[in-house]
Formats: sequence, C-alpha cells, structure tokens
Amino acid sequence: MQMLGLCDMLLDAATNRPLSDAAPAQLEKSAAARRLILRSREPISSVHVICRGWAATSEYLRNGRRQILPFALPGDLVCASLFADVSRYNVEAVTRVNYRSFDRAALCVATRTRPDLVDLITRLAASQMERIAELAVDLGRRSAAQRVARLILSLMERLEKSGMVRDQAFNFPLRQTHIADALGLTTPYVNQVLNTFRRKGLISFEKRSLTVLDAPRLRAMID
Amino acid sequence: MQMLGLCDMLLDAATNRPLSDAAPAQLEKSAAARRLILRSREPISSVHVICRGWAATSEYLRNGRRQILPFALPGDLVCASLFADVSRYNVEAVTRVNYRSFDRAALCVATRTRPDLVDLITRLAASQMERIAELAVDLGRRSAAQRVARLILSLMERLEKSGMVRDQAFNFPLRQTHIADALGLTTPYVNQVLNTFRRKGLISFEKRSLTVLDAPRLRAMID
DNA sequence: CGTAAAATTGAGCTGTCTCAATCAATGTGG
DNA sequence: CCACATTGATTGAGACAGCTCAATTTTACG
Repeated sequence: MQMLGLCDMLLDAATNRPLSDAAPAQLEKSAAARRLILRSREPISSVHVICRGWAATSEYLRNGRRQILPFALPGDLVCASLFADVSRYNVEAVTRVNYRSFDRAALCVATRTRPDLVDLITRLAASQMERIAELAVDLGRRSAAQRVARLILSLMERLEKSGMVRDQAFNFPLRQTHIADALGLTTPYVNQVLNTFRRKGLISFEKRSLTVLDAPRLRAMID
Repeated sequence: MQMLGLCDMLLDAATNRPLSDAAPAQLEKSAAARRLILRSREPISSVHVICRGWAATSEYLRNGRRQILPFALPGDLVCASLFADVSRYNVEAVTRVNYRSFDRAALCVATRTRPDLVDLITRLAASQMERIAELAVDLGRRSAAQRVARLILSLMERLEKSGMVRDQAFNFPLRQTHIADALGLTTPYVNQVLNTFRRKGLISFEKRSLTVLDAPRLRAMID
C-alpha cells in the first residue's frame, strides 16, 4: 500500500503532474530562494524531486569559485541525491522551490514490485547524465556566446516539455551570477554576451521573463 | 544458468578480475589502438566493459573540435553504452583494448534474480556520473595546470585501485592530443604545462611510463 | 629505412578575466 | 508605504591565460 503510494507519487512528481488526492499536500516541502535544499557532505537518505521553482546543484572550490551543474527544473530529480550516500554538492533554491523527498530505501523496495519505477528512475538518471556530459562538452569546447545560447535554448526545450513556454517566452529566474557559474564565465562577460544577444534581436528580457525572438539564428550560432 | 553466467562475468569484468573458467576467452573482443569501439548514432544493445587497455568517449563538434569525456580504464563500463538506446558519443581505443559486451536485455532479466548485480550497476553508474561532474567542474573553474594535475592524479588513483601503479609510476598511453581534448586545451599548451611540471620535478615521463615524483606538491596545486 | 604520427618551439593575437566603480532593482523593517 | 540595505546589473580600462598557425624536430612503427 504505502509503497505503491510512494511509487505513484514519484511518477506524478517526475512527470510534473499536480498532486493526486492520494498524496497529501503536506508532503511537499518548500525552500525560499537562496536556501540550501541539500548541503555538501550531508548524508542522503532520500531522493528529491522538484515540483515548483528552479534549483542549482553546485560545487564550491576552496578559492571561492563555484561551478553549477545542470539546473533542476520542475519534474527533475535532484541528481546529487540520486546515488551517493553523502552529497558532494550543494543544492540551492534559485527561486522559492517546492519539492518532495522519497525515502531511498523505500524506493528500492518498491522497485521490486514496480518495473515501471525502475524504468522511470533509469530514464531520469540517463537524462541527468546526458545533461552533465553536454555541459562538459560546452565548457570544454564552446565559446562563451555559444554556451549562453545553448543554455537558453536547452532551458526553453526543457520547459516546453512541461508546457511552461508561451509564445517563445518563459519565466527566467536566473541571475547573471547563476549563468556565469553554470557556464564557467564571469558576470561582466555574461552581461556583455547577453547585451550582444539583445542588440542583435536574438532575445529580449524584462521582468524575469525571457523571450527567444529568433530561435533559428540563436541555434545557428552553436557549432 | 546463462543469466548467472553472464552476471558473474560482468562482476568479474567490472572488478577487473581475470577471466574465470566459466567465461570462455572468445567472448572477449579486441580493438586496435585508434579503432572505434562504438560509433556515435549507432544503436546500442549491449553494455561494454573494458578488460585491458584505455578507451576514450568523445564528441566531435561540427567545427572539428573534440571533447573527450572521462577515460575508460580496465574494469570500467563504457558509459555511453549504459542507458541510451542510441550512442551520442564515439568510443575509441587509445591503446589496443580488450573488452566484453553484455546484452542489455539479458542483464535486465538477470537483474531480477541478482540483487548484487543491481548494486554493481548502480555503483558503476554513480561513479561514472561523479567523474563526469568532476570533469565539468574542472573545465568550468580550474586553470590549465590544475586540470592537468587533476587528470594525472585521478588516473593514478583509479589505476592504484586495480594494482596498476608501482612506485608512483604507471603506464600512460595518452597522447598530448588526448590530454588536450579531455581538458579543453590545445596540444601546444598541454605541452608547455607538462614541461613545466617536469622542470619543477613534479613528474617524469619516459617510454610511455609516467612517474609522479612529488604527489603532495602536485595535489597542492589544485584549488 | 621510410613514412606517418607526435612532440616541441615561437611569435603574435584574442577571448575572457580582474578589479573597481557606479547604477538599478528588489526586499525589508519600521 | 517609504527609506534604507542588500543584491544584482552595467561599464570600462588594463591584463593575461591560453589560442592560432606554422615550422621543425623527434618518435614510433610497418
């Protein structure tokens, strides 16, 4: 009973469906913007799924620099919590974030009776891995402008899948610091790149809402 | 029977144990240096495990640039073959490589009766993911010298685990091109960094064998 | 032993960073 | 609901890490 409930909830959460009646609302936790959802070195006992808002998984280096790994959007697993027993990363809320936590041991058990759950977790893990690998390629071999273009386009694609894009526009809560730290750049330079994009009529940006004005040309910049 | 055999073989392969009698030698495939083990866009039906030699998973961009993801050493799964149905990467042999392929469908089935197999695969997937994430951090936020230092040290650590390091020395088949493409650099610059390391007495290098002369100082360079 | 692959070197250049100062926006407490 | 406090955006001048493009030498190998 309980396992099935948990399993369905994970399915709901990961497919970004609203809470089913079976899943009482109080199970959803919340974190204000900039709060940590998961701390580096913290032991992990459950897997988190983002329901609302954006989160950033990141590592801080001793010299104070930060690298952000792919952002977690609604419907995403928090990858830092997927396999490791102790988190190697911080996961911090970019906006206010609602999320649900699923006990890992219970998930493991549920796995035995629900093959679809295994599929789901496998698929989610696979797309996590793919996104991190793509990030590595970007960081290693693409210019600043290409990285920014790719970030914008990939966020748009991901949001489109859950119907969060209208008329090429979507809510874009990232600060330039987030962009810089996600793409291995500095804020002043990100600023410069974004302004170039605006000047060229590729994107526009107002009130935390980003519009992609010319997706084809933006895509053409990559490679 | 067959499943158990397959499962044991994967366990053997991934723990870098020699072939057990149960696993006939002819199951081990081989690829000469520079040959592709897996081609980008190729459909994947089996998971490959490296038994001998080094392999590089990489993506080629349209502009001819290449990014290498973490190298696969003996005992490693080829990560490109782990979850995706179609490969997004090339996997090419750096040296002559011996490897074994395990049918994914069969593995899935074997999974039901062998919980240790699930553990193994999970653990292997987790360490793949961790390595790619570390690479992303290196590429985004560390200097060329730091990246090279980290590559050397992390390869050494990985090889130590399977007893392939003696007196701080190990076989190092990578060309400077591999290092450059793995670390988002160019060959001339890699050359310069390596020479600096030699001049400083941090490493030495002869006949494809690399010796870490001063691990503490090399480690101290990082962060 | 000849040929292809890899390493080395150097001069000049450029993408991106640093540092610092200023300005705008956003949130908060009274 | 305003004034301050904090956080984020913008700008500019100068610096440098790492790149480009050859040319040359060395090494590996059939």
